[in-house]
Amino acid sequence: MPELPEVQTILNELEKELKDKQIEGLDCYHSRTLIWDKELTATPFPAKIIGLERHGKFILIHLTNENTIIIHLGMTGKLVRDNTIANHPKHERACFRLSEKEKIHFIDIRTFGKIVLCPTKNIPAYLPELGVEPLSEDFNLSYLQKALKGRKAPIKNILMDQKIIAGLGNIYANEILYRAKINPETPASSLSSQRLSKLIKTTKTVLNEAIEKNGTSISDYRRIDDKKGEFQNFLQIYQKTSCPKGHPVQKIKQGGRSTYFCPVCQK
DNA sequence: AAGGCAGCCTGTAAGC
DNA sequence: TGCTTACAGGCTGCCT
Repeated sequence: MPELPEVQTILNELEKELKDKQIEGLDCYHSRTLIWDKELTATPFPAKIIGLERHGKFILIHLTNENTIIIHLGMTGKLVRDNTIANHPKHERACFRLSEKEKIHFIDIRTFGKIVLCPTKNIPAYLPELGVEPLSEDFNLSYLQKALKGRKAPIKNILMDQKIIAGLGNIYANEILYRAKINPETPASSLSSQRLSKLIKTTKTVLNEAIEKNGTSISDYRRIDDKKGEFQNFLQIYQKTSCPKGHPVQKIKQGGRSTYFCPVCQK
């Protein structure tokens, strides 16, 4: 499940892979995967890549002709370089053709992923309202206090709300709350400033560690060379039956998602 | 406004 | 053995 560290890993690798290369074309094999902006009357390809950025879990690839490719990997989407796997892999939904017959396949079992082609100026029409980037300096105590004011929802739900913090998903929300020793059911606005500061610090630590380990490969997430990340080996609570201190882990549902927590360590 | 939840989608695994 | 059911969750849209 690609969350911020996985998307950042892919972005870093795409940057290396696509630098100075030209995209010759995009083939699409699944009607709901590709969204083509109405103002885009002709194909934007061939085009060179002038820059990449990440907004939350969205990848933006800016092209020379003032067009942009927006990619969201959904649940099971991955971008994989051609020379590592078969020519038409199973569940291939689209394929970027590069110069010198190189390819980058977009493979997505559950088809929640999307690729948007649009003029750069139209990007906002395709991005939902996104909150602060958790690794930026803007993610600080005063921001979080303001954002949580009057919010009675459980802190776990708030961490996963992209309008408040952009990029966290279920796995990292679980890990962050365990390491910050906060019970996921705690009403968000009831947390003291000391605990919020701890939460912010822990969020940054966990995300940076996960990026360093190239993300978490629990099921489908893979790097651009189709290899796994390593952070799944460092998870302390997600899908565990006992916590690192040996206490039994509780599994509950919050917002339709699985929450794992330790009632002893997390108060 | 905030919050809860169904629905989308397919592979895997458990249950009968 | 083979069928049915539950589960995994990012996001949208609907309802209260």
